[in-house]
Amino acid sequence: MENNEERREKAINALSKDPFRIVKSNPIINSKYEISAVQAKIYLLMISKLDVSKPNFEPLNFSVKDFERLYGTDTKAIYKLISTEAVKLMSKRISYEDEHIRIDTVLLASCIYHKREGRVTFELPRALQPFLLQLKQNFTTYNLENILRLESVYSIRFFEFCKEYEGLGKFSFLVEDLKDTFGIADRYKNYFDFKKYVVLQAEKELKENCELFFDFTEEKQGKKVIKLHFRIHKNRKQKKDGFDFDEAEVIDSPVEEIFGLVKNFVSLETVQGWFAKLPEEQIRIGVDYSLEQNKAGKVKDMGAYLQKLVNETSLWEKESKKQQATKDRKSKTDAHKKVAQQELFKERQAESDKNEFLSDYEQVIKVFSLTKLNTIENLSDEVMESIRSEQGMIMNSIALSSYENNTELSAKDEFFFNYEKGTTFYYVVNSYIQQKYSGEFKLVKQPFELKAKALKISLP
DNA sequence: ATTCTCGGTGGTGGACACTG
DNA sequence: CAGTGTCCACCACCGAGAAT
Repeated sequence: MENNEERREKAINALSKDPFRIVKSNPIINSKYEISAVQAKIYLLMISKLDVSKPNFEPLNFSVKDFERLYGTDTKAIYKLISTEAVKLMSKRISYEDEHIRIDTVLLASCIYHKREGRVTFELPRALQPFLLQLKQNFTTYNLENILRLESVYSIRFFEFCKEYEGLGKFSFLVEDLKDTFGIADRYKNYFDFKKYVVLQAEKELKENCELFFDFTEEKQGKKVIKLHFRIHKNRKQKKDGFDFDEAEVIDSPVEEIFGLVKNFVSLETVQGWFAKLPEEQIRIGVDYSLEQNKAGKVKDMGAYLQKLVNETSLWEKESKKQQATKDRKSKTDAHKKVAQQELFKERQAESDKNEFLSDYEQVIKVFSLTKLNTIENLSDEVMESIRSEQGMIMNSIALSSYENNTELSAKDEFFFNYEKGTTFYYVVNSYIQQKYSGEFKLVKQPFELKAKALKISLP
């Protein structure tokens, strides 16, 4: 007979491990900590590898390659990056307080570096366990992909807020509280700086990269901005499925976009004319420059000025030469990053497919078991008796020991109450049903076996 | 008078090139 | 290949003027 422990393990894994998914309790999202974007990404990669079904943290093993793929730089740099950033993470304090509890801990408990193996083992502090494992309520999940291309750590945190309050569609913060939560209470004494580098920056990055983004309004007390009200929006640019980085994601056509900027000065036909004969980049540079000059009050006839500047090749050449060197360097690393991320996601996608398949299979098993259970006359007596009679089976005794007698329920309801808890009892009962109706179960299992073979996994 | 806005500036750290 | 220098972008801050 198949090993029950193994079977339980696999089933739980199938249900709980989505390789892209970050699961965080809301208190940890709202708690105070200050961290850099690189550190946040390393940390979130760690969290995405957690098996959230386990009651305790287990050491998290990473190959340096995991990070290499993520960052797209060479191995040497990654070694240095991980060791320095992990050390910093170990000194980063995180604190949370509500009416019941106050917790102070660090983000990372230990980092063991296996020399010449290209392997790192991380351990998270125990105090964080209740916030990251076996979460039943008050938690937020999101896809790692959303935050990978965010440059600012505040963007990552804003995205988490958007996810947390997605259901409400909005959220608010006192400016001081927000700064406090980000661990920057003593910085940005100038409100506009905070707005510029924290809020507006995050607004921009989320809009460009995430499935959710926000806009916000300011609430003033006198002249002072004291509170910010955020509204959450679903992004039209959101990716459909998977992680196709190459797919073009254009909201407006370039013609519409440029026309939107200059519609007060020239006609749509004029803009279309530009696009027919000039490179897009030249048009953009000319328009940007003209708008700047106009804003500075240096232009008398904006229509004529636009025509002149957009058609001005030298302006474009000058500007593009200036930008080229920077662009080249940036695109080189960006391309490298992109390829690396694609690889990582492909790999994780395969892993996700497997888990989805196992999860489907688990669902079918449950339906099969429930259908059969409902046909058994004296359910409780028959099944419980059989579980009890299997002397020496560890799983059976665990199942029985966790069985809760509830005097308010009928025997049958009590049975289903314990079954639905999804603990060991659930797996033992399923196993009983599968044996009792082994002929039928074989037929149910058959179609899955083929696909399991293709995915190179064995069915529980 | 207070607070916001915005251009300007210095510090910092990463990427890259150069050198021994 | 490690160490050093240079460049550049970004961040945080500052101060003058605008707005209220």
